[in-house]
Amino acid sequence: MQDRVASSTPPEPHDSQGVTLGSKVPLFSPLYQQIKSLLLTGLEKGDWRPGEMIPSEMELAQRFQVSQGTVRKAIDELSQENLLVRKQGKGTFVATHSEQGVQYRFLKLVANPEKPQYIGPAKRDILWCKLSVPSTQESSALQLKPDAKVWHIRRILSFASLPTILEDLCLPAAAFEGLSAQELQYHQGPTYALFETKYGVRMVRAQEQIRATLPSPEVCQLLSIESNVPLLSVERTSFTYQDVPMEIRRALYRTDHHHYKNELN
Amino acid sequence: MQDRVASSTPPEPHDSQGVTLGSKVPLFSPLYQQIKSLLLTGLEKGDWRPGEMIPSEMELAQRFQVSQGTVRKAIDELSQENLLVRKQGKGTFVATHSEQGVQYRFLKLVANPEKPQYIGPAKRDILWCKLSVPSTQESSALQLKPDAKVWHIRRILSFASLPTILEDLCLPAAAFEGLSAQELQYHQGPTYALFETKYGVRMVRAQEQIRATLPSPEVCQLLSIESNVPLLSVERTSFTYQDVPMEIRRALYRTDHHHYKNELN
DNA sequence: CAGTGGTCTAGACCACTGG
DNA sequence: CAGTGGTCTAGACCACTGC
Repeated sequence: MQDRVASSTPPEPHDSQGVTLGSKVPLFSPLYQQIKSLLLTGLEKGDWRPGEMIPSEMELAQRFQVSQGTVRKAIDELSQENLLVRKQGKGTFVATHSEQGVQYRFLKLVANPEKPQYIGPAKRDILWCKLSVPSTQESSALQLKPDAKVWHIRRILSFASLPTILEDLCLPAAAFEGLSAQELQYHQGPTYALFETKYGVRMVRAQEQIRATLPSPEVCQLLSIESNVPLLSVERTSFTYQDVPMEIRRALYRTDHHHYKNELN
Repeated sequence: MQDRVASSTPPEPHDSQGVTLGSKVPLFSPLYQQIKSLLLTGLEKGDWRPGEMIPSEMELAQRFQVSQGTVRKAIDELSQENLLVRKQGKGTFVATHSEQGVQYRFLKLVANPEKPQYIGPAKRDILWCKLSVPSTQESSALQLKPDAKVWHIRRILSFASLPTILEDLCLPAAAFEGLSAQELQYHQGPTYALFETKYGVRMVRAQEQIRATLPSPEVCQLLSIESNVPLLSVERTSFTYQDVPMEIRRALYRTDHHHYKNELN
């Protein structure tokens, strides 16, 4: 079998006879990986929008001239990475931050079992939303060009009318042209869903660094807490396709009525 | 195809003609799921010990009278759940907490980037290790019989000679007969590896609840910190096979030189 | 009913490991 | 070299969805 796939960044075809002389990097990639990156490219280009159905396995198999099983394996991996969602009998759909089973996919804060106050209907309060010059740390974390600007957004999330999260977002201005406090305040659903629909930015994965801190006087006032209430500091970097960082989010969580829940495997 | 698998808890065979009258529970399970639970049973019974190689896919296929692909899919899931580890050209092995790529599979605390002090060689100090009566909370979390006892263990972990973690373990005494502070102090490798080799208890997954707290006077002394140093409170429940809880671990982490690192997908 | 994803098979060949 | 897991195929049939 040849390289049946007209890949834009063509990996070595399946039947590579690449010399194996101490080269550590594999000179070939399996067919299903090639299919996977074609699908990824399509997702990135927006061939199929979040929530839409992608072509059936059979059709993709014909289009790429491979067997259904090979397409299947590619889709398997993509759906395991939460980029696609399979629905038996219906089709395979582009994952989205809206209308997804969990309301907030990246928010691991849940109410303590004692008081089962549902975390769902969070109240948002946008404190500011302004264009500014990134700090050097922000600039490097977001891999910005020297003169690029960023949005700085501060907001408070309240659960059961209790101010619980103070969040500072930092977004590359180039990708979020025309953002406003209005929009951030009044849009429906998760903020990541707004990013998808309005700005075409889909956050695919994220990583968080968690520490314990005490609030500054300013934070005390904003969250209506005493200065001796310890808070969870959660610094998140979110990534789009190709592992491009597109958001920094520094948050402080109250953990007297909630906790950060994590599953380990 | 019939139920080819002499399953101990036999699910409906593949070609179930079960009436589909509003029953929500699926009356059949795929063949590969049956294979998977057979393998799980074998792992639980100790047919293959941690680190050992299980039979090859071909042999299992013959043994269970299914195709290699079906065995493969079962093994795929088990290795994705970190119960098995595939090694191309060598075989498939029972996962273990020793000699696994990561030294501490469940410990998400890593050194801050500023000071790249490697977290590897942790010093352990066992403060106590005693048999006692569980609290009602512990008893219910570990699903203990009314009169069952537990081990209570307290220890301090130091990284780069800095006391960083104060940990209280709670283990069901029945499963860890003959445990001692000596053993906990002087064994090689992760404590979870000791549990595997000496007591045949393999922790398969865990969940953690994380909060921010301030140290009690006692904790201040134990960790040599001031009372205004906020700590991460990490409450972990670890599970063996069949989702049986086998450990409660309440820990306090210093987060001035380290942080809890989490990946979100 | 047609169309989708989900399971299963049998067989071929490839890549990696170790003796 | 033989033995292992990894990839790929072509075809069959099943289960679920919605018209």
